[in-house]
Amino acid sequence: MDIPSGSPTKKRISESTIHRLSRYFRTLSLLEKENFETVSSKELAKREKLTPAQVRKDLSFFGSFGTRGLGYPVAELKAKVSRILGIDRIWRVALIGVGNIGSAMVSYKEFIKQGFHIVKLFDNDQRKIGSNHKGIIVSDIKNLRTELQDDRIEMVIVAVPATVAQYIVDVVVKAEVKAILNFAPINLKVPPGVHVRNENMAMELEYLSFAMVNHHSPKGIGKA
Amino acid sequence: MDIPSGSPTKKRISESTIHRLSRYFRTLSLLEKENFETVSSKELAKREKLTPAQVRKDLSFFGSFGTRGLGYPVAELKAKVSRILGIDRIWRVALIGVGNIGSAMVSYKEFIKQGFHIVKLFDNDQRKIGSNHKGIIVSDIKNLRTELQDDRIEMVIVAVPATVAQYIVDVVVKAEVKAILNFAPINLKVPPGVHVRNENMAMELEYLSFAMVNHHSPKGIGKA
DNA sequence: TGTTAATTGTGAAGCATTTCACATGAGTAT
DNA sequence: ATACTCATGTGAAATGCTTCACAATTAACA
Ligand SMILES: NC(=O)c1ccc[n+]([C@@H]2O[C@H](COP(=O)([O-])OP(=O)(O)OC[C@H]3O[C@@H](n4cnc5c(N)ncnc54)[C@H](O)[C@@H]3O)[C@@H](O)[C@H]2O)c1
Ligand SMILES: NC(=O)c1ccc[n+]([C@@H]2O[C@H](COP(=O)([O-])OP(=O)(O)OC[C@H]3O[C@@H](n4cnc5c(N)ncnc54)[C@H](O)[C@@H]3O)[C@@H](O)[C@H]2O)c1
Repeated sequence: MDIPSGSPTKKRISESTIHRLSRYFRTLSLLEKENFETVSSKELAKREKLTPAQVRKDLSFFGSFGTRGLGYPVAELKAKVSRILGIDRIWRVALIGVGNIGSAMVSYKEFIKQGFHIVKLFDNDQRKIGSNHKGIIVSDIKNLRTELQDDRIEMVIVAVPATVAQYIVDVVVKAEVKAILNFAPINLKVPPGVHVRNENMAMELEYLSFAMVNHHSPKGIGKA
Repeated sequence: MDIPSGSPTKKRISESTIHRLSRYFRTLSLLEKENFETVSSKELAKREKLTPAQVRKDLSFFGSFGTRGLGYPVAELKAKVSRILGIDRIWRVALIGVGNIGSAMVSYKEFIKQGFHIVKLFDNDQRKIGSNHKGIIVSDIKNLRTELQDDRIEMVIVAVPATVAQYIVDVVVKAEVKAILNFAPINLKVPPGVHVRNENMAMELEYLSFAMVNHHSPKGIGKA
């Protein structure tokens, strides 16, 4: 009935499962707004273009959240998923490189709703240092290490040119930050225990390009 | 020796393989700059943190590009990979929604180097329509369908608010565009044959969050 | 309170992807 | 020419992920 909380399920959870949990979370938020009390794996699957079995299996890695014959309680499941993802808390995030991408990220209000609080900005451009972006003063990159530590930053977003990204990340690692979202198109080297996710838009365009030249069309589309 | 071009290899190529091809391409460009003539699967694997077998298997789906005992000719392989990905040509791209993210994308010079030419911008904001972004005049969204067709646009980048993204995409689909890079955090509905890739930064932050709370650390990292 | 309808949770089966391991072939040196 | 080395290309094994199928369980209702 209860999951022994002392020894959390030590199965290896796949990257795909985690990504799907993110999607369930988004859909559950929507369902909540639409005043659904419960939702079945079937409905959830339909909205996410998955199979009901996939939904149930994903959730089952973390516990039994549903009621047979009824489905899952929306609000409760949403809370559980947010707990699993670790977004039931506030994360202190710093953004490094207040350029095109960096500015876009700071302006984005959805992150804060999900608990990602960008509380520091860094740049090396004298014209940017000291300026105010959405209420945050841009710090000098020179003080990166000390300020990351003093402000207990837990995650950083790296939006600097590729040429300096590794150098910046080395400092970030020294400041004991363990999570990095990287926009620079390079393979960052970090010690074990430091998590890196890459956001690579060129790669997605290339995927589209591949799909097009292979006209991967699931069923004939071409006109006669 | 030659691949029968009449019946292209009809194996299903996995998404991961395509993404790795993108990475090989980037690394091969680098190797070319470093004046490497040839590269072994071992070296390529080392740079990408993969196994040599993985590299060879990926490439083998498309042909035999290497020389036993020697490795792969860098320049030639790069050309082959770019051919496979379909980036040995120019893609005409339109960007819809010249806001924070949209502006960042237009300013990014690397896309053009890879053959992705952003040649049209659309917005519905009167202050933006008619303005000049990197040499491109922002068009009125009202003319989306006709201008996409008249300008023979092949891909679009959707960077509008989530609330209007589906509506915009419906028009894009009517204009016979078959590839969409979407930044709005929603599940777009498109007919078969239209390719959609989602760029979802919140999802990557959530992945980092999950990794942190599960301190997935491969080997003990914590201090004593 | 018993019967029916619905939907979960989960082993096992079915696929897909990755890794292994080695025969094969190309280049090199003698 | 012949032997030797090196690294590819690829079936086969191993691993991982998704789907199936059904027993178990609950809600609803007669
Ligand atoms: N703009 C895009 O659409 C896009 C797309 C894909 C990838 N990227 C990648 O994202 C990164 C940022 O791109 P961008 O377009 O925002 O570039 P940008 O030049 O607009 O911004 C980079 C910022 O980093 C700052 N910077 C440079 N060196 C620094 C240093 N040593 N320390 C601290 N700050 C420093 C610059 O002052 C600038 O503000 C790049 O690596 C780029 O390749 C950008
Ligand atoms: N900024 C970020 O860091 C970020 C991060 C993740 C996701 N996103 C997503 O990317 C999208 C764009 O975000 P943004 O921050 O650039 O928003 P933004 O508000 O800065 O830009 C949106 C642009 O779309 C235009 N627009 C609105 N309605 C339109 C319509 N009907 N037709 C044409 N244009 C229209 C607006 O005028 C504006 O220029 C959103 O869906 C957002 O959720 C943004």
